[in-house]
Amino acid sequence: RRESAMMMAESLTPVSALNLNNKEPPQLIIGGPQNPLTPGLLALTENSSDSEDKRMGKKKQKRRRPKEHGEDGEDRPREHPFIVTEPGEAARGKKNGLDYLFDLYEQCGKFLEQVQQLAREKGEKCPTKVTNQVFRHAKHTGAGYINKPKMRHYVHCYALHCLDIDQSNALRKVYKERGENVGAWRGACYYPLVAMARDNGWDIEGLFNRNEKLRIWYVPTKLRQLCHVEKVKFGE
Amino acid sequence: RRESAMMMAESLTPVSALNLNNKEPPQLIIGGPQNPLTPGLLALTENSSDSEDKRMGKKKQKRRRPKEHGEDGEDRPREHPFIVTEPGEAARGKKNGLDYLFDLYEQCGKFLEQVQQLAREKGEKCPTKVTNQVFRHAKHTGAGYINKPKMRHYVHCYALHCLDIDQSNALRKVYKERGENVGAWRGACYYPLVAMARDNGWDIEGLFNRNEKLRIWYVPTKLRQLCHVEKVKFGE
DNA sequence: AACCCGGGCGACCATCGGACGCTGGTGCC
DNA sequence: GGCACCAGCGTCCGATGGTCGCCCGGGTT
Repeated sequence: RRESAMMMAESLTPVSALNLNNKEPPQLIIGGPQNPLTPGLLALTENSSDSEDKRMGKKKQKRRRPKEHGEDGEDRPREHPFIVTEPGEAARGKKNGLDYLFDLYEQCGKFLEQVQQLAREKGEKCPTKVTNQVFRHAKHTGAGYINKPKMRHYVHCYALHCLDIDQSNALRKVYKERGENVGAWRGACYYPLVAMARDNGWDIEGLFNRNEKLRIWYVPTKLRQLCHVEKVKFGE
Repeated sequence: RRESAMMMAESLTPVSALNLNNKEPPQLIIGGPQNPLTPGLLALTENSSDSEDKRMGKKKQKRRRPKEHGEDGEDRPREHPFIVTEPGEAARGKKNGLDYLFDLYEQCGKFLEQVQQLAREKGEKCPTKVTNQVFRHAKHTGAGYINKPKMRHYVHCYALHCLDIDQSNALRKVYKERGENVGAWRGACYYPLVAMARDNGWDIEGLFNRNEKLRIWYVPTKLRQLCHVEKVKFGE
């Protein structure tokens, strides 16, 4: 029975590491923690910053120089943070909504097409994905509000939006009503995707590539890893 | 009329820059120089080492440290140079034949498959091309005679072998009989490929990707550039 | 034995994909 | 106004794709 893929997500074993800033109601969060986590998955946590220097050969990054203020050129004020909004809903206050977030991905697609066109004209290597070059092009073309870390951060959210708009919309609605922050919503987006991957023989790469809009985005490491642990846990 | 693609190659405007160590008989070399070269193409020459620091932002490489001899581990003697051989012909003397060269490409394909299998089992990113990782794997698995610069150097020769075995064989035969060195044969391999690209709407990338064996190899920069100048010169 | 041609491949480089964690905007009290 | 939260994104990093040119093997004289 396949009425709501969201339902299916519940049959997955979620990983609490995903539940950043662990708020309480574990039962009700879609795809939220219900089982004890797979130990190996702790290392999966992106941005965890928890235990001491995690993996061998991965030293901590250096402290950044504090941005000598007023140095020279016109430093853009940072974008307003995202909040969880329902489809069509405008964000209140100094916030951006999720429709805007997804539109950024569409814009990147347009920028990629421009870069591809230019590459073809000049007989250069033609990128099939959104690469550094595309982000650079976007910035130089005036879309200074687009940047790599941000876009990469929410790729899987956009993936859900592309692959199952109904489920994506429903998830937004639930998280908005519950007053969850963006981080929580973002974390929840993983589970429906893992369920979809399972229904596709655990081939997320293929899931991405088969979708017109998604094809141009790299599969996020964490999503691939999540699919892998689920697959190992339950066999194919 | 399409009897011998080699014939078609003659209608292309060849680039003398390709004709490394310019020997004489321009008329008879398949795809050899007949017209004055396109000026812009001089910059195309791979390994040209001619004029002063060519492009901005591309500084000359540093001099290599002279390999402190007898440092430690078992330095492999370098492979015997390739000579132009006909299909099935064994190389005489301390040389390797072209059948062996092409076999190296097949071996790399096998190594790629092993790397892909391992990646899939570990849930890691799965390469579709012969990457550094594949060369590393080959080396560690005992195929120390495989290395990146060599394989990349002859990719287009292997491409011709894959895409038109008859023409490839014929070219080998001609160059062997004429006593040409490997460099000359290698240079000549470009032209039939450019002709094929033309017949495919100048899409070499697609030409590579459509072929089972070739798909895993990056299109060499020089080949892409050659196709580009030809296309611009004669319009699509 | 001496020479020199030519090509194998070690090593270099710009740039890439990827990620961390500081900074400061923002809403709440 | 002050504070605490949290997420935007500047910046770093190991590894990649790509190539140059040094060094020396090898045939010739």
